[in-house]
Amino acid sequence: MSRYTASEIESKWQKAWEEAAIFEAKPDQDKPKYYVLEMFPYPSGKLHMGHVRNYTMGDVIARHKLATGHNVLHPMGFDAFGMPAENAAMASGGHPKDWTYGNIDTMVEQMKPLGLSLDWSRMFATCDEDYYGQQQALFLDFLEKGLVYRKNAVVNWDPVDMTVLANEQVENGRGWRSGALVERRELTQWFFKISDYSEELLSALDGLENWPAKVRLMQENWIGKSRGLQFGFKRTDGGEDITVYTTRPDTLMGASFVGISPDHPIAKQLEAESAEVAAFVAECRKGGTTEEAIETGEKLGYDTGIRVTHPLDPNWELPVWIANFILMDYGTGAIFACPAHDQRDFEFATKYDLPIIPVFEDPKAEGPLTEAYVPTKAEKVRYVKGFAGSAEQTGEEGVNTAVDKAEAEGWGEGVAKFRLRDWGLSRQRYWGCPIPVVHCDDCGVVPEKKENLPIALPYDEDGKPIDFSVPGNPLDRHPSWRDCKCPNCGKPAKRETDTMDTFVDSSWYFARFTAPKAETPTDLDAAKYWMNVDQYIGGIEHAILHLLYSRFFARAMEITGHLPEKSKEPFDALFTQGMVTHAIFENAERKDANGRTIYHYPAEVEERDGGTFVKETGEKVNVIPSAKMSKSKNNVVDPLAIIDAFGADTARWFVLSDSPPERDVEWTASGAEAAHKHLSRVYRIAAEAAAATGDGQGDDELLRETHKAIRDVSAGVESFGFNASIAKLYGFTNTLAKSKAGAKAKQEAAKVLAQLMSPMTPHLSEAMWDLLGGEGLVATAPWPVADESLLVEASVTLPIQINGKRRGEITVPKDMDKAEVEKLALAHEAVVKALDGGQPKKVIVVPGRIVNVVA
RNA sequence: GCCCGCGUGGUGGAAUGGUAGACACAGGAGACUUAAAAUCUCCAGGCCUUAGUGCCGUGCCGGUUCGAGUCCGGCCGCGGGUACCA
Repeated sequence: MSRYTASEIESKWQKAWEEAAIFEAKPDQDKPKYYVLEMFPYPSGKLHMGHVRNYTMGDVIARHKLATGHNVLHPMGFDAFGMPAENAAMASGGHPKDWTYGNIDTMVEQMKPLGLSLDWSRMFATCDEDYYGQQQALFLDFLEKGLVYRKNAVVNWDPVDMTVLANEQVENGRGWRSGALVERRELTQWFFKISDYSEELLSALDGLENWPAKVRLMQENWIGKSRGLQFGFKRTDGGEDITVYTTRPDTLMGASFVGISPDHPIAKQLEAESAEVAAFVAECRKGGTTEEAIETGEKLGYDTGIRVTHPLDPNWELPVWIANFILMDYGTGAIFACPAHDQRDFEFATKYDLPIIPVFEDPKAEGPLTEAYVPTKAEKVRYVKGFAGSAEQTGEEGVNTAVDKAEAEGWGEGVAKFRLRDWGLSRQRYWGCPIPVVHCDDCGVVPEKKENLPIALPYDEDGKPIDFSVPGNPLDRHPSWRDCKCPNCGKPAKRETDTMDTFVDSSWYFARFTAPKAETPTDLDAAKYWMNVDQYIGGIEHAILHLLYSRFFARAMEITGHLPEKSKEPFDALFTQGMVTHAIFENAERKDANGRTIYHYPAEVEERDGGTFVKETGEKVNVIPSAKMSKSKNNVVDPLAIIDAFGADTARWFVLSDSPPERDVEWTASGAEAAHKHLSRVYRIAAEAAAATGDGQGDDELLRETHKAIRDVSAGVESFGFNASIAKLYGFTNTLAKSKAGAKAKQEAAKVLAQLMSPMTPHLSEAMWDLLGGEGLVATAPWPVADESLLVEASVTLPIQINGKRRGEITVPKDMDKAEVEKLALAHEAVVKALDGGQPKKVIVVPGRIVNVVA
């Protein structure tokens, strides 16, 4: 009998699929279309287990849909712009383009053996001139519709390297290469007007029923709609009013001071006038630009000397402070602080000795405040300085009362604000899509003409490869690329040297897949046929930015005529898989030459003497469990080793089994071998069934078990319960192995087993199908349907509980009525004993489930 | 800091508010074999000098319920996001 040899089977059937071209997607009006998409990878050059898990899940869906009669689009590409390529060029020479395309070749080579049902003919990379040229065309169309504009924004600035840093390049407030303290600096940059769509992006979330609730909630919080009061504080020096926005106007009588952002116009004016203010503002601008850095950094304040009057009491003066934790981007960049009811204001007031005036009290509590009292808006509190007398109100009611009063008296108005800021897309980098505009001394900022697209990245500089060892953006110092003619007046002009955020690249690739070679960004007919993405699969780490930006882009593309109306929400269903995690191994004894932590690969370390050590040097290693697999942390497991040893089906089976798809999975090497053993066993069982002859017993029972397996495995596949499907397949395999049924019955059951396994282990299933005389390819054979009449059970076993604890069980006919079941239960030995002749207080009978006797 | 998620045996995990630990990994015992590998069968949450089907048990504390891993409140721990990583 032939043995299971994965390498032979897998190459044989991959070739068969390719020859039959069954995964090439062509529009077909006679079949329902199904577009399944996994988030495309960054071409790091190394396929890791997270990729394998992600693509295998998508492949299970795609293959199941193919078998259930759908016309499936299942494409793959690469999110190929971005900093790692430039970092690599800086670290070890070479060119980002060569590095990236080399990695893409490597990754395609690593992916092909997995046997994914991908339409490779549609593959592209976002760094293809063809792709980013179309992206430039989109940019120009957006510009024309007013969806793009320029304004100032802050970036992380490294004063030693004289370059902009990404947040990840800022470590503890210092530049990762230079070690210099990072500053916030303002540059003029391009922005997408995503904030115009705040309300729509928020309300449309309700329609995304097949998205995880947690992703919708995360986006809702991110968009951050709030209702509040906007009003002006009058300056005692006669200057222009300071407009503030507050979500808690009910605390206005507890106001202690007015705070403005260091980037507020008043602060900027003072900065120009006073060296002291300039020094303070400069201090505020030290540190990174991330929300986290600003929130967790030390709270700093500076009393400007400006005084304002309280809107409800002209004799009440409040000081105006510049505070480093106030963001210019949110609200009006100015607040009033009520330290009694805001923890941050409380700390600030305590530090700078400002008054703390309670507005309301906890109806249940007493004593002076030692920290801010911050009840939720739904909680009832007793107002002592509110707007509705001393009534007990919820915060919500208090806010409404305050807004009503302000509007009635005409000194303020209720407004809605959003946390969502416009999307800054400018990056001061080389390896990205050039922003297709020209700066002309006479005409200003001029869009490139579409016929001049693509504005391609220059590969050389004066005939030599671009030098990435010099700090700064190579495009900035590339005269022959930078110098151009104004598309408007024809005079000498200069190109924009900023490139686009890589999130732009990934915000429309799903649309490009529907017509990857079109000479416009999309082909509307193809988009109408294939869109929307029926099932999108990717990591939860993309829950906010990528998915929100794509939703915005789909709307912008609809407005500019590149997508149909129905594609405003481009992803009908979303599934967020968990991450594949793995322990990190940190060298505990030394750092690298730049003082940074050294991370070791799993293969480089060993466990001994109760510790973990580097094999070669014997250095001690700190083990940090369950961290996201990340290239920079060197905790990436190589799936190719498993494929080499056991074959792709084993790797696929293994990543789907055990862990539920939405949960993180900690990678451990053990288990892959066991998966392989199981697949070998399945192959052997199929081979035995194929060779079997004669009659047996229990054909009907095997048939019933087969149909149960069809029902349960199908349900698992349809609901992303792949681990549940696999558990059922184990069970069904055991049943088949032990069955005494006749040859014909066993062969039919084994064929069903091959079909049910085919989305997960497609090669093995083809081999089994072939062995058992199945017609054609199992990949295209119609998916089996469970016969309901075979699934009905005649009797059911009910547990009997006494006071909620299991004390026995009874087996009764499935349809026995409740009274009859109760009678039987009360006659049960354990119940009789427990009642000891008395009457039960209560008997609960849940048909088909349980009986609980309360004694 | 803020937002989101997760926490069940030695391990991965199962369980529409209804028998906690399905299915598997690692482990143990046995069968087959000259032997090994492979394969097959069985055992397996913890506790106890009472081995009962007894008590305890789903991160911790409390609540709702006839009944809570599941729902609610409060903690603790871990992970993700935090707008220039992708």
